[in-house]
Amino acid sequence: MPVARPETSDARVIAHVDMDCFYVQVEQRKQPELRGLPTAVVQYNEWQGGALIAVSYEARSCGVKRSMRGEEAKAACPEIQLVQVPVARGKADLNTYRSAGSEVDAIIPFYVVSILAQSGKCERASIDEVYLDLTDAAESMLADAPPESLESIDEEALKSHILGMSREMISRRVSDWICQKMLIADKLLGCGIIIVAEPSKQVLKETEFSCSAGIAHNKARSDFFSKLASGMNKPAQQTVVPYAAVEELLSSLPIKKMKQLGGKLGTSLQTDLGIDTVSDLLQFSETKLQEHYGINTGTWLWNIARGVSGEEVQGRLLPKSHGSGKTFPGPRALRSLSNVQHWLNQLSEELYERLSSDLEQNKRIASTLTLHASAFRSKDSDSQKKFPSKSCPLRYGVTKIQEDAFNLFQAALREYMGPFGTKSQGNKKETWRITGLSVSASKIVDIPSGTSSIMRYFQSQSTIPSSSESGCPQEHVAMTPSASESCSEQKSAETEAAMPNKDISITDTSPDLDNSYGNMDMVPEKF
DNA sequence: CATTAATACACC
DNA sequence: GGTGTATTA
Repeated sequence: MPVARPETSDARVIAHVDMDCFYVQVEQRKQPELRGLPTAVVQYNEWQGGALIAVSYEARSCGVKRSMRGEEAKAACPEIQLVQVPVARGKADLNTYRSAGSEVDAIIPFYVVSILAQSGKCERASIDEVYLDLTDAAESMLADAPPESLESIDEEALKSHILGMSREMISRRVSDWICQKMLIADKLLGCGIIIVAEPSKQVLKETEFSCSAGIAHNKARSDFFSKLASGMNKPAQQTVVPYAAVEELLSSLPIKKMKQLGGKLGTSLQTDLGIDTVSDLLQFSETKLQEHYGINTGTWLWNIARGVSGEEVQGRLLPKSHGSGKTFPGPRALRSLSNVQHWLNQLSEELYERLSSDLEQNKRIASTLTLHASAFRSKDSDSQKKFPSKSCPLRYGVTKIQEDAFNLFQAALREYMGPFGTKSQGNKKETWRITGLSVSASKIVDIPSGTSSIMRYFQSQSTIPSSSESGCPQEHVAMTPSASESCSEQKSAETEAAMPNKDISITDTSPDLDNSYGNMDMVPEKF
Protein backbone atom coordinates (compact mmCIF):
# COMPACT_ATOMS: atom_id res chain seq x y z
CA MET A 1 0.00 0.00 0.00
CA PRO A 2 1.35 3.40 -0.90
CA VAL A 3 2.30 5.67 1.92
CA ALA A 4 2.24 9.44 2.07
CA ARG A 5 5.45 11.39 2.35
CA PRO A 6 5.54 15.11 2.73
CA GLU A 7 7.07 16.85 -0.23
CA THR A 8 10.00 18.60 1.33
CA SER A 9 11.75 20.48 -1.40
CA ASP A 10 9.61 21.95 -4.13
CA ALA A 11 12.23 22.45 -6.76
CA ARG A 12 13.87 19.10 -7.21
CA VAL A 13 14.92 17.78 -10.59
CA ILE A 14 14.26 14.08 -10.87
CA ALA A 15 14.90 11.92 -13.89
CA HIS A 16 13.52 8.47 -14.48
CA VAL A 17 15.63 6.62 -17.01
CA ASP A 18 14.64 3.30 -18.42
CA MET A 19 15.92 1.18 -21.23
CA ASP A 20 13.61 0.72 -24.20
CA CYS A 21 12.19 -2.83 -24.36
CA PHE A 22 15.33 -3.89 -22.59
CA TYR A 23 15.43 -7.66 -23.09
CA VAL A 24 14.80 -7.16 -26.79
CA GLN A 25 17.71 -4.77 -27.04
CA VAL A 26 19.95 -7.23 -25.26
CA GLU A 27 19.05 -9.93 -27.77
CA GLN A 28 19.40 -7.56 -30.69
CA ARG A 29 22.87 -6.61 -29.59
CA LYS A 30 23.74 -10.30 -29.52
CA GLN A 31 22.10 -10.83 -32.94
CA PRO A 32 22.42 -7.53 -34.81
CA GLU A 33 20.53 -8.95 -37.79
CA LEU A 34 17.41 -8.68 -35.64
CA ARG A 35 17.73 -4.92 -35.30
CA GLY A 36 14.84 -3.09 -36.87
CA LEU A 37 12.75 -6.24 -37.16
CA PRO A 38 9.63 -6.88 -35.12
CA THR A 39 11.07 -8.87 -32.24
CA ALA A 40 9.93 -10.27 -28.94
CA VAL A 41 11.60 -12.20 -26.15
CA VAL A 42 9.73 -15.28 -24.92
CA GLN A 43 10.14 -17.54 -21.97
CA TYR A 44 9.96 -21.18 -23.00
CA ASN A 45 8.11 -22.15 -26.11
CA GLU A 46 6.57 -25.55 -25.51
CA TRP A 47 3.18 -24.32 -24.45
CA GLN A 48 1.50 -22.06 -26.98
CA GLY A 49 4.81 -20.65 -28.08
CA GLY A 50 5.95 -19.37 -24.71
CA ALA A 51 5.18 -16.18 -22.81
CA LEU A 52 6.21 -12.81 -24.21
CA ILE A 53 8.07 -10.70 -21.73
CA ALA A 54 9.50 -7.96 -23.95
CA VAL A 55 8.29 -6.60 -27.27
CA SER A 56 10.12 -4.34 -29.72
CA TYR A 57 8.53 -1.12 -30.95
CA GLU A 58 8.18 -2.58 -34.45
CA ALA A 59 6.25 -5.52 -33.05
CA ARG A 60 4.14 -3.26 -30.86
CA SER A 61 3.01 -1.35 -33.86
CA CYS A 62 1.67 -4.55 -35.42
CA GLY A 63 -0.43 -5.12 -32.36
CA VAL A 64 1.81 -7.48 -30.46
CA LYS A 65 1.56 -7.05 -26.73
CA ARG A 66 3.35 -8.32 -23.72
CA SER A 67 1.29 -11.00 -22.02
CA MET A 68 0.57 -12.62 -25.37
CA ARG A 69 1.73 -16.15 -26.04
CA GLY A 70 4.23 -16.75 -28.80
CA GLU A 71 1.55 -18.25 -31.02
CA GLU A 72 -0.75 -15.27 -30.61
CA ALA A 73 2.11 -12.98 -31.48
CA LYS A 74 2.79 -14.97 -34.65
CA ALA A 75 -0.84 -14.65 -35.56
CA ALA A 76 -0.83 -10.90 -35.03
CA CYS A 77 2.52 -10.40 -36.72
CA PRO A 78 3.68 -13.35 -38.86
CA GLU A 79 7.13 -11.85 -39.43
CA ILE A 80 7.85 -11.48 -35.74
CA GLN A 81 11.17 -12.79 -34.53
CA LEU A 82 10.82 -14.70 -31.28
CA VAL A 83 13.95 -15.05 -29.20
CA GLN A 84 13.95 -17.40 -26.26
CA VAL A 85 15.26 -16.58 -22.82
CA PRO A 86 18.23 -18.83 -22.05
CA VAL A 87 17.49 -21.90 -19.95
CA ALA A 88 19.78 -23.24 -17.25
CA ARG A 89 19.04 -25.96 -14.75
CA GLY A 90 15.68 -26.49 -16.37
CA LYS A 91 14.52 -22.94 -15.71
CA ALA A 92 14.60 -19.54 -17.34
CA ASP A 93 17.94 -17.88 -16.72
CA LEU A 94 17.81 -14.10 -16.61
CA ASN A 95 21.46 -13.56 -15.85
CA THR A 96 22.36 -12.14 -19.24
CA TYR A 97 19.81 -9.38 -18.67
CA ARG A 98 21.05 -8.77 -15.16
CA SER A 99 24.59 -8.35 -16.43
CA ALA A 100 23.43 -6.05 -19.18
CA GLY A 101 21.61 -4.00 -16.54
CA SER A 102 24.82 -3.80 -14.53
CA GLU A 103 26.65 -2.46 -17.56
CA VAL A 104 24.24 0.43 -17.60
CA ASP A 105 24.41 0.90 -13.84
CA ALA A 106 28.16 1.21 -14.10
CA ILE A 107 27.94 4.12 -16.51
CA ILE A 108 25.13 6.35 -15.37
CA PRO A 109 26.28 6.94 -11.79
CA PHE A 110 29.69 7.78 -13.07
CA TYR A 111 28.21 10.81 -14.78
CA VAL A 112 25.69 11.66 -12.17
CA VAL A 113 27.95 11.44 -9.18
CA SER A 114 31.46 12.06 -10.42
CA ILE A 115 31.18 14.53 -13.20
CA LEU A 116 28.00 16.44 -12.99
CA ALA A 117 27.28 16.76 -9.34
CA GLN A 118 28.95 16.05 -6.11
CA SER A 119 25.78 14.92 -4.45
CA GLY A 120 23.75 13.55 -7.33
CA LYS A 121 21.87 10.46 -6.32
CA CYS A 122 21.17 7.36 -8.33
CA GLU A 123 18.70 4.64 -7.43
CA ARG A 124 18.27 1.33 -9.18
CA ALA A 125 14.53 0.87 -9.51
CA SER A 126 14.63 -2.38 -11.45
CA ILE A 127 16.85 -4.36 -13.75
CA ASP A 128 16.64 -1.60 -16.35
CA GLU A 129 15.46 1.55 -14.60
CA VAL A 130 17.12 4.19 -12.50
CA TYR A 131 15.98 7.34 -10.81
CA LEU A 132 18.39 10.23 -10.72
CA ASP A 133 18.25 13.21 -8.42
CA LEU A 134 19.82 15.94 -10.52
CA THR A 135 18.77 18.83 -8.33
CA ASP A 136 22.25 19.92 -7.34
CA ALA A 137 23.64 19.49 -10.79
CA ALA A 138 20.79 21.49 -12.26
CA GLU A 139 21.17 24.25 -9.70
CA SER A 140 24.88 24.47 -10.34
CA MET A 141 24.30 24.66 -14.04
CA LEU A 142 21.73 27.36 -13.63
CA ALA A 143 24.15 29.38 -11.52
CA ASP A 144 27.34 28.81 -13.48
CA ALA A 145 26.42 28.01 -17.04
CA PRO A 146 22.72 28.44 -17.69
CA PRO A 147 21.36 27.09 -20.97
CA GLU A 148 21.07 30.53 -22.54
CA SER A 149 24.78 31.06 -22.06
CA LEU A 150 25.66 27.94 -23.99
CA GLU A 151 26.76 28.27 -27.56
CA SER A 152 24.87 25.20 -28.57
CA ILE A 153 22.64 22.79 -26.82
CA ASP A 154 23.24 19.10 -26.99
CA GLU A 155 21.54 17.54 -29.96
CA GLU A 156 20.26 14.76 -27.76
CA ALA A 157 18.65 17.27 -25.45
CA LEU A 158 17.04 19.04 -28.37
CA LYS A 159 15.16 15.90 -29.29
CA SER A 160 13.28 16.09 -26.02
CA HIS A 161 9.54 16.20 -25.89
CA ILE A 162 8.03 19.00 -23.95
CA LEU A 163 4.64 17.76 -22.94
CA GLY A 164 1.81 20.19 -23.21
CA MET A 165 3.31 22.00 -26.17
CA SER A 166 2.22 21.82 -29.76
CA ARG A 167 2.74 18.63 -31.67
CA GLU A 168 4.95 20.02 -34.42
CA MET A 169 7.78 20.69 -32.10
CA ILE A 170 11.05 21.46 -33.73
CA SER A 171 14.46 21.70 -32.16
CA ARG A 172 14.44 25.46 -32.31
CA ARG A 173 11.42 25.52 -30.08
CA VAL A 174 12.91 23.15 -27.58
CA SER A 175 15.98 25.24 -27.44
CA ASP A 176 13.87 28.33 -26.90
CA TRP A 177 11.94 26.70 -24.15
CA ILE A 178 15.04 25.57 -22.41
CA CYS A 179 16.56 29.02 -22.65
CA GLN A 180 13.78 31.43 -22.05
CA LYS A 181 11.30 29.91 -19.68
CA MET A 182 10.73 32.29 -16.85
CA LEU A 183 9.87 29.92 -14.07
CA ILE A 184 12.91 28.90 -12.12
CA ALA A 185 11.38 25.49 -11.64
CA ASP A 186 11.16 25.04 -15.38
CA LYS A 187 14.61 26.43 -15.98
CA LEU A 188 15.87 23.73 -13.67
CA LEU A 189 14.07 21.12 -15.71
CA GLY A 190 15.70 22.54 -18.80
CA CYS A 191 19.05 21.99 -17.13
CA GLY A 192 17.90 18.49 -16.28
CA ILE A 193 17.31 17.79 -19.95
CA ILE A 194 20.81 18.85 -20.83
CA ILE A 195 22.34 16.98 -17.95
CA VAL A 196 20.62 13.65 -18.50
CA ALA A 197 21.48 13.70 -22.19
CA GLU A 198 25.10 13.10 -21.28
CA PRO A 199 24.82 9.71 -19.56
CA SER A 200 22.18 8.65 -22.07
CA LYS A 201 24.57 9.21 -24.93
CA GLN A 202 27.35 7.48 -23.11
CA VAL A 203 25.21 4.45 -22.37
CA LEU A 204 24.31 4.20 -26.04
CA LYS A 205 27.92 4.52 -27.04
CA GLU A 206 29.29 2.00 -24.60
CA THR A 207 26.49 -0.55 -24.47
CA GLU A 208 24.51 0.06 -27.67
CA PHE A 209 21.37 0.28 -25.57
CA SER A 210 19.00 3.18 -26.01
CA CYS A 211 16.99 4.57 -23.16
CA SER A 212 14.19 7.00 -22.51
CA ALA A 213 13.98 9.48 -19.71
CA GLY A 214 11.30 11.47 -17.98
CA ILE A 215 12.37 14.64 -16.24
CA ALA A 216 10.13 16.31 -13.71
CA HIS A 217 9.96 17.69 -10.20
CA ASN A 218 9.48 14.43 -8.36
CA LYS A 219 9.68 10.68 -8.75
CA ALA A 220 6.03 10.09 -9.40
CA ARG A 221 5.91 12.58 -12.23
CA SER A 222 9.15 11.60 -13.89
CA ASP A 223 8.19 7.96 -13.74
CA PHE A 224 4.80 8.57 -15.18
CA PHE A 225 5.94 10.85 -17.94
CA SER A 226 8.82 8.65 -19.02
CA LYS A 227 6.34 5.82 -19.40
CA LEU A 228 3.92 8.03 -21.18
CA ALA A 229 6.68 8.88 -23.58
CA SER A 230 7.71 5.30 -24.14
CA GLY A 231 4.08 4.46 -24.75
CA MET A 232 4.18 6.75 -27.77
CA ASN A 233 6.14 4.19 -29.78
CA LYS A 234 9.19 6.37 -29.65
CA PRO A 235 12.33 4.87 -28.21
CA ALA A 236 15.34 6.95 -27.22
CA GLN A 237 13.39 10.01 -26.20
CA GLN A 238 13.51 12.36 -23.33
CA THR A 239 10.37 13.87 -22.02
CA VAL A 240 10.09 16.86 -19.79
CA VAL A 241 7.02 18.11 -18.04
CA PRO A 242 6.74 21.84 -17.54
CA TYR A 243 5.22 22.94 -14.32
CA ALA A 244 2.22 24.44 -15.98
CA ALA A 245 1.44 21.31 -17.96
CA VAL A 246 1.21 18.96 -15.04
CA GLU A 247 -2.35 19.71 -14.07
CA GLU A 248 -3.70 19.47 -17.59
CA LEU A 249 -1.89 16.22 -18.36
CA LEU A 250 -2.83 14.58 -15.14
CA SER A 251 -6.50 15.45 -15.05
CA SER A 252 -7.55 13.41 -18.05
CA LEU A 253 -5.47 10.46 -16.99
CA PRO A 254 -7.31 7.20 -16.21
CA ILE A 255 -6.68 6.35 -12.60
CA LYS A 256 -5.63 2.81 -13.44
CA LYS A 257 -2.69 4.11 -15.43
CA MET A 258 -1.12 5.68 -12.41
CA LYS A 259 1.65 3.94 -10.61
CA GLN A 260 0.35 2.07 -7.59
CA LEU A 261 -3.21 2.23 -8.88
CA GLY A 262 -2.99 -0.49 -11.50
CA GLY A 263 -4.24 -3.12 -9.07
CA LYS A 264 -6.84 -3.55 -6.38
CA LEU A 265 -6.64 -0.05 -4.98
CA GLY A 266 -7.32 1.43 -8.40
CA THR A 267 -10.24 -0.92 -8.91
CA SER A 268 -11.63 0.00 -5.54
CA LEU A 269 -11.46 3.69 -6.41
CA GLN A 270 -13.46 2.97 -9.55
CA THR A 271 -16.08 0.66 -8.17
CA ASP A 272 -16.46 2.05 -4.65
CA LEU A 273 -16.11 5.77 -5.33
CA GLY A 274 -16.80 6.01 -9.05
CA ILE A 275 -13.41 7.55 -9.70
CA ASP A 276 -12.09 6.88 -13.20
CA THR A 277 -9.74 9.75 -13.89
CA VAL A 278 -7.44 11.95 -11.91
CA SER A 279 -9.87 14.81 -12.29
CA ASP A 280 -12.52 12.64 -10.64
CA LEU A 281 -10.10 12.03 -7.83
CA LEU A 282 -9.51 15.76 -7.45
CA GLN A 283 -13.14 16.17 -6.42
CA PHE A 284 -12.60 14.23 -3.23
CA SER A 285 -11.42 15.92 -0.07
CA GLU A 286 -8.40 14.61 1.72
CA THR A 287 -10.62 13.70 4.67
CA LYS A 288 -12.99 11.72 2.51
CA LEU A 289 -10.18 9.71 0.99
CA GLN A 290 -8.73 9.09 4.41
CA GLU A 291 -12.07 7.79 5.63
CA HIS A 292 -12.07 5.20 2.91
CA TYR A 293 -8.44 4.20 2.75
CA GLY A 294 -6.83 5.23 6.00
CA ILE A 295 -4.69 8.18 6.85
CA ASN A 296 -1.63 7.19 4.86
CA THR A 297 -3.19 5.97 1.66
CA GLY A 298 -5.81 8.72 1.75
CA THR A 299 -3.20 11.44 2.00
CA TRP A 300 -1.12 9.78 -0.66
CA LEU A 301 -4.07 9.68 -3.04
CA TRP A 302 -4.92 13.32 -2.45
CA ASN A 303 -1.33 14.33 -3.14
CA ILE A 304 -0.72 12.14 -6.13
CA ALA A 305 -3.80 13.51 -7.86
CA ARG A 306 -2.04 16.86 -7.71
CA GLY A 307 1.26 15.50 -8.89
CA VAL A 308 2.74 15.85 -5.42
CA SER A 309 5.10 13.20 -4.15
CA GLY A 310 7.82 13.51 -1.56
CA GLU A 311 9.56 10.21 -2.15
CA GLU A 312 13.27 10.66 -2.22
CA VAL A 313 15.72 9.11 -4.60
CA GLN A 314 17.65 6.54 -2.65
CA GLY A 315 21.36 6.24 -3.29
CA ARG A 316 21.32 2.53 -3.99
CA LEU A 317 22.43 0.63 -7.08
CA LEU A 318 22.39 -2.93 -5.89
CA PRO A 319 19.34 -5.13 -5.31
CA LYS A 320 18.16 -5.78 -1.77
CA SER A 321 17.43 -9.43 -2.37
CA HIS A 322 18.02 -12.24 -4.80
CA GLY A 323 15.50 -14.88 -5.73
CA SER A 324 15.18 -17.87 -7.96
CA GLY A 325 11.83 -19.38 -8.74
CA LYS A 326 9.81 -21.43 -11.16
CA THR A 327 6.17 -22.16 -11.72
CA PHE A 328 4.74 -25.56 -12.49
CA PRO A 329 1.42 -24.80 -14.09
CA GLY A 330 -1.41 -27.16 -14.82
CA PRO A 331 -0.41 -30.77 -15.28
CA ARG A 332 3.19 -29.92 -14.48
CA ALA A 333 2.37 -29.39 -10.82
CA LEU A 334 4.74 -31.28 -8.56
CA ARG A 335 3.26 -34.15 -6.61
CA SER A 336 6.13 -35.85 -4.89
CA LEU A 337 8.61 -34.78 -2.28
CA SER A 338 11.50 -36.02 -4.34
CA ASN A 339 10.41 -33.96 -7.29
CA VAL A 340 10.10 -30.91 -5.09
CA GLN A 341 13.53 -31.61 -3.75
CA HIS A 342 14.95 -31.87 -7.23
CA TRP A 343 13.61 -28.45 -8.18
CA LEU A 344 14.61 -26.86 -4.91
CA ASN A 345 18.10 -28.13 -5.62
CA GLN A 346 18.11 -26.43 -9.02
CA LEU A 347 16.73 -23.18 -7.64
CA SER A 348 19.19 -23.24 -4.75
CA GLU A 349 22.09 -23.75 -7.13
CA GLU A 350 21.12 -20.71 -9.09
CA LEU A 351 20.59 -18.68 -5.96
CA TYR A 352 23.94 -19.71 -4.59
CA GLU A 353 25.65 -18.81 -7.83
CA ARG A 354 24.20 -15.34 -7.61
CA LEU A 355 25.06 -14.98 -3.94
CA SER A 356 28.63 -15.92 -4.78
CA SER A 357 28.85 -13.26 -7.47
CA ASP A 358 27.43 -10.70 -5.09
CA LEU A 359 30.01 -11.62 -2.49
CA GLU A 360 32.84 -11.55 -4.98
CA GLN A 361 31.81 -8.41 -6.84
CA ASN A 362 30.19 -6.34 -4.13
CA LYS A 363 31.50 -7.83 -0.91
CA ARG A 364 28.00 -8.39 0.38
CA ILE A 365 26.45 -11.30 2.18
CA ALA A 366 22.84 -12.26 2.71
CA SER A 367 21.62 -13.58 6.02
CA THR A 368 18.08 -14.82 5.50
CA LEU A 369 16.84 -17.64 3.32
CA THR A 370 13.14 -17.70 2.46
CA LEU A 371 11.11 -20.34 0.75
CA HIS A 372 7.89 -19.52 -1.07
CA ALA A 373 5.62 -22.03 -2.66
CA SER A 374 2.17 -22.08 -4.09
CA ALA A 375 -0.02 -25.11 -4.00
CA PHE A 376 -3.52 -26.40 -4.36
CA ARG A 377 -5.37 -29.36 -3.00
CA SER A 378 -7.80 -30.81 -5.47
CA LYS A 379 -9.95 -32.97 -3.24
CA ASP A 380 -10.22 -30.63 -0.31
CA SER A 381 -12.85 -28.07 0.43
CA ASP A 382 -10.48 -25.13 0.62
CA SER A 383 -8.15 -25.93 -2.20
CA GLN A 384 -7.38 -22.23 -2.20
CA LYS A 385 -5.49 -22.28 1.07
CA LYS A 386 -2.23 -20.37 0.92
CA PHE A 387 0.98 -22.26 1.22
CA PRO A 388 2.90 -20.55 4.01
CA SER A 389 6.30 -19.08 3.40
CA LYS A 390 9.17 -19.95 5.73
CA SER A 391 12.56 -18.50 6.43
CA CYS A 392 15.69 -19.37 8.34
CA PRO A 393 19.24 -18.07 8.72
CA LEU A 394 21.11 -18.40 5.46
CA ARG A 395 24.19 -20.62 5.52
CA TYR A 396 26.60 -20.16 2.62
CA GLY A 397 27.15 -23.31 0.62
CA VAL A 398 25.09 -24.93 -2.14
CA THR A 399 24.28 -28.07 -0.25
CA LYS A 400 23.36 -26.09 2.83
CA ILE A 401 20.94 -23.91 0.96
CA GLN A 402 19.49 -26.94 -0.75
CA GLU A 403 19.02 -28.72 2.54
CA ASP A 404 17.61 -25.77 4.38
CA ALA A 405 15.24 -24.97 1.54
CA PHE A 406 13.95 -28.52 1.53
CA ASN A 407 13.50 -28.52 5.29
CA LEU A 408 11.65 -25.23 5.13
CA PHE A 409 9.44 -26.71 2.48
CA GLN A 410 8.57 -29.69 4.58
CA ALA A 411 7.75 -27.55 7.57
CA ALA A 412 5.50 -25.40 5.43
CA LEU A 413 3.89 -28.46 3.90
CA ARG A 414 2.99 -29.81 7.32
CA GLU A 415 1.28 -26.55 8.16
CA TYR A 416 -0.42 -26.47 4.83
CA MET A 417 -1.79 -29.97 5.12
CA GLY A 418 -2.71 -29.58 8.76
CA PRO A 419 -2.99 -32.47 11.18
CA PHE A 420 -4.32 -34.72 8.42
CA GLY A 421 -1.25 -34.26 6.33
CA THR A 422 0.64 -37.34 7.34
CA LYS A 423 -1.98 -39.92 8.13
CA SER A 424 -5.14 -39.38 6.19
CA GLN A 425 -3.28 -39.88 2.96
CA GLY A 426 -3.22 -43.54 3.89
CA ASN A 427 -3.94 -45.46 0.76
CA LYS A 428 -5.01 -42.47 -1.25
CA LYS A 429 -2.58 -40.46 -3.30
CA GLU A 430 -1.17 -37.32 -1.81
CA THR A 431 -3.59 -34.53 -2.42
CA TRP A 432 -1.21 -31.62 -2.63
CA ARG A 433 0.08 -30.17 -5.87
CA ILE A 434 2.91 -27.67 -5.94
CA THR A 435 2.44 -25.08 -8.66
CA GLY A 436 5.28 -22.76 -7.81
CA LEU A 437 8.56 -22.78 -5.88
CA SER A 438 11.00 -20.05 -5.11
CA VAL A 439 13.97 -19.52 -2.86
CA SER A 440 15.26 -16.08 -2.03
CA ALA A 441 18.02 -14.47 -0.05
CA SER A 442 17.56 -11.20 1.78
CA LYS A 443 18.98 -8.99 4.54
CA ILE A 444 22.03 -8.34 2.46
CA VAL A 445 24.74 -6.29 4.10
CA ASP A 446 28.18 -5.05 3.15
CA ILE A 447 31.09 -6.84 4.69
CA PRO A 448 32.77 -4.27 6.92
CA SER A 449 35.98 -3.23 5.24
CA GLY A 450 37.99 -3.53 8.42
CA THR A 451 37.26 -7.21 8.75
CA SER A 452 40.49 -9.12 8.40
CA SER A 453 38.99 -12.02 6.59
CA ILE A 454 35.66 -13.04 5.31
CA MET A 455 35.85 -16.02 7.61
CA ARG A 456 36.15 -13.93 10.71
CA TYR A 457 33.18 -11.94 9.62
CA PHE A 458 31.09 -15.01 9.05
CA GLN A 459 31.99 -16.26 12.49
CA SER A 460 31.04 -12.97 14.05
CA GLN A 461 27.67 -13.27 12.41
CA SER A 462 26.93 -16.62 13.96
CA THR A 463 23.57 -16.41 15.64
CA ILE A 464 24.51 -18.65 18.53
CA PRO A 465 27.78 -18.88 20.37
CA SER A 466 29.49 -22.08 19.39
CA SER A 467 28.94 -24.29 22.40
CA SER A 468 30.69 -27.39 21.21
CA GLU A 469 33.84 -28.36 19.39
CA SER A 470 31.95 -30.74 17.20
CA GLY A 471 30.39 -27.86 15.36
CA CYS A 472 27.06 -29.58 15.49
CA PRO A 473 24.86 -27.42 17.67
CA GLN A 474 21.88 -29.64 17.00
CA GLU A 475 23.19 -32.24 19.33
CA HIS A 476 21.55 -30.35 22.16
CA VAL A 477 18.30 -30.07 20.34
CA ALA A 478 15.83 -32.77 19.60
CA MET A 479 17.63 -34.64 16.89
CA THR A 480 15.71 -35.19 13.75
CA PRO A 481 16.61 -37.17 10.66
CA SER A 482 17.11 -34.03 8.62
CA ALA A 483 19.11 -32.31 11.31
CA SER A 484 21.39 -35.27 11.70
CA GLU A 485 21.90 -35.29 7.97
CA SER A 486 23.05 -31.73 8.00
CA CYS A 487 25.35 -32.51 10.88
CA SER A 488 27.00 -35.33 9.09
CA GLU A 489 27.32 -33.12 6.09
CA GLN A 490 28.99 -30.49 8.19
CA LYS A 491 31.45 -32.96 9.54
CA SER A 492 32.58 -33.95 6.11
CA ALA A 493 33.92 -30.52 5.46
CA GLU A 494 36.76 -31.96 3.41
CA THR A 495 34.28 -33.19 0.88
CA GLU A 496 33.05 -29.71 0.26
CA ALA A 497 36.47 -28.14 0.47
CA ALA A 498 37.47 -30.49 -2.29
CA MET A 499 34.87 -28.92 -4.53
CA PRO A 500 35.81 -25.27 -4.67
CA ASN A 501 33.29 -24.56 -7.36
CA LYS A 502 30.43 -25.81 -5.34
CA ASP A 503 30.92 -23.95 -2.11
CA ILE A 504 32.76 -20.81 -1.35
CA SER A 505 36.31 -21.51 -0.41
CA ILE A 506 37.35 -19.00 2.17
CA THR A 507 40.79 -19.16 3.59
CA ASP A 508 42.50 -22.48 3.05
CA THR A 509 43.02 -22.86 6.75
CA SER A 510 39.46 -22.49 7.82
CA PRO A 511 37.17 -25.39 7.13
CA ASP A 512 34.77 -23.94 9.65
CA LEU A 513 32.59 -21.86 7.41
CA ASP A 514 29.97 -24.54 7.58
CA ASN A 515 29.51 -23.95 11.24
CA SER A 516 29.26 -20.24 11.20
CA TYR A 517 25.59 -20.35 10.45
CA GLY A 518 25.09 -23.46 12.46
CA ASN A 519 21.95 -22.25 14.12
CA MET A 520 19.35 -24.74 13.08
CA ASP A 521 16.67 -23.40 15.40
CA MET A 522 14.49 -22.49 12.52
CA VAL A 523 15.02 -25.61 10.55
CA PRO A 524 11.93 -27.76 10.67
CA GLU A 525 11.89 -31.37 11.60
CA LYS A 526 11.05 -34.03 9.14
CA PHE A 527 7.78 -35.91 9.16
C1' DC B 1 -3.80 -25.38 -11.73
C1' DA B 2 -1.07 -21.60 -17.94
C1' DT B 3 2.56 -15.64 -18.33
C1' DT B 4 6.82 -16.21 -16.00
C1' DA B 5 10.32 -14.52 -13.05
C1' DA B 6 11.78 -11.36 -10.44
C1' DT B 7 11.90 -7.32 -7.16
C1' DA B 8 10.27 -3.96 -3.43
C1' DC B 9 7.53 -2.51 0.27
C1' DA B 10 3.58 -1.76 3.65
C1' DC B 11 1.13 -3.94 7.16
C1' DC B 12 0.46 -6.87 11.17
C1' DG C 1 8.71 -13.42 10.51
C1' DG C 2 4.96 -13.95 7.38
C1' DT C 3 1.29 -11.97 4.17
C1' DG C 4 -0.37 -9.32 0.54
C1' DT C 5 0.00 -5.84 -3.14
C1' DA C 6 2.19 -3.77 -7.04
C1' DT C 7 5.28 -3.32 -11.07
C1' DT C 8 7.90 -4.69 -15.01
C1' DA C 9 10.99 -7.42 -18.43
